[in-house]
Amino acid sequence: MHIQPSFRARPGSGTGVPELLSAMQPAAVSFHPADAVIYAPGEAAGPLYFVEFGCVRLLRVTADGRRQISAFHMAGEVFGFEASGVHDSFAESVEGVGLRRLRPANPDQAAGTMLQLALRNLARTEQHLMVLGRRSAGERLAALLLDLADRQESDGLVHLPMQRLDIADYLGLTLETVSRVLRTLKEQRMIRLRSTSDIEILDVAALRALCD
Amino acid sequence: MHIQPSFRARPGSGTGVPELLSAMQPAAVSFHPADAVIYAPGEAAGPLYFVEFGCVRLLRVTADGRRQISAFHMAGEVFGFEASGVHDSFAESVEGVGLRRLRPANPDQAAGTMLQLALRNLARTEQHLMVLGRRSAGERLAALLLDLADRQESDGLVHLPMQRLDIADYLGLTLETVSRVLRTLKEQRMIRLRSTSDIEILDVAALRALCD
DNA sequence: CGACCTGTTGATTCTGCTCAATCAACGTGG
DNA sequence: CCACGTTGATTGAGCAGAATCAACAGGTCG
Repeated sequence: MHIQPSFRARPGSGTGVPELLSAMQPAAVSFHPADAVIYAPGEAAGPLYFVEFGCVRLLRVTADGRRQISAFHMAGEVFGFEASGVHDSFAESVEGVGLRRLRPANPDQAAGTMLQLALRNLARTEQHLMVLGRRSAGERLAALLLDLADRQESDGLVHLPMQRLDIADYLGLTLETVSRVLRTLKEQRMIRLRSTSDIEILDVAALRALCD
Repeated sequence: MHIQPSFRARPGSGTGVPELLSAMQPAAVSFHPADAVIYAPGEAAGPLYFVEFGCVRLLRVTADGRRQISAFHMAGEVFGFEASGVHDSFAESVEGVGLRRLRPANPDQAAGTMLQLALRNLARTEQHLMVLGRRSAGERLAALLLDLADRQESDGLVHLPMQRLDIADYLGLTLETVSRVLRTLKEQRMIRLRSTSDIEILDVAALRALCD
């Protein structure tokens, strides 16, 4: 894993990402091994982060230890937005991850692209609210698998970079339930488990029917 | 209810709202009676909306009719952000509501303030993810009551502009559960129900302990 | 090999949902 | 003024889905 000097166009990440970066003084790629803390609540916010490769999780923890992952960010995406000057969440690497800090030279000039990126994250988060508030366990897993399939341009093969506990904490479930639901989806011939972290989607229509 | 020519400073709405408005060509106040649709999914997005008075709900509905309210917006707040050019949610009035359309003359110039407002909504939504994903029914109600108490500057008296079904669809519960939990909080002497829509907070510390 | 970590599976419990009845507040019309 | 219908809120009984507690399997690494 080493520094990649150019920005790669990423599938499924929408438009406008490459061009925005030139205006935002991207720093060199920094590497973070798995489960490293990139920032923590209370730390000063400011620079954004562009994911060069790997996967990052954003999460909050309650006083009694319950975790909620608000988002995973994959290659080509940008995170680190905060309304106040201080981070509210943890950002941690899921697997080894390469990041570029973005430090806009002229904040006013970059505000337009930052707004676009922030709105994309807002839309994703609002969508996730529906999943957590109104979806059954099976529907939640289906939504995650389709979302990942969409963000990777895999034809029918989805890679899960995160492990079961992270999936559970993202979907508001327990890891046991995640495991059981995956088995159920498998028994219904909707998916096939190549390995614990590689899932083959056998029936996209059926999965899509589960989440609308 | 009639047009109010000046912008009122609102408690709990944070900073920067009044000054932003002058840069955004606010239109005259339009009035919407209760349960009116302000915009619907599929409609072209563009202008933002400033809430002059009243309360608005943002919501999505699944194919089989399950509702999830992603946010309530009260006087002094701004909503209507969309990543694409098209709305994903319904915006509806909860009670009679007065709105001003904001149509930035120069989008680049307004991007900075729009970014601030969007980030505020993003932070709120991420916070709500934790509530829906990891909180019990009692904790969810406590969080809502404290949030409303904070946004109104009521000392101990919270007004609920929305009815039980809306509360339930915001918190990912059923209206029966909302009713039952309110009774439990009442029996525990944490709140008192002046009427169905006016709640007196008797023990802030206890409520706060429920949500951290 | 054995310790450890992750994931799977099973048995049981419990929180919140579903279905349903009741109640209070309100408006309308006889 | 009162009978009636409507709407929102409350309460109860039974149920279901997911959590909890617990055991076990497979892989990896020392």
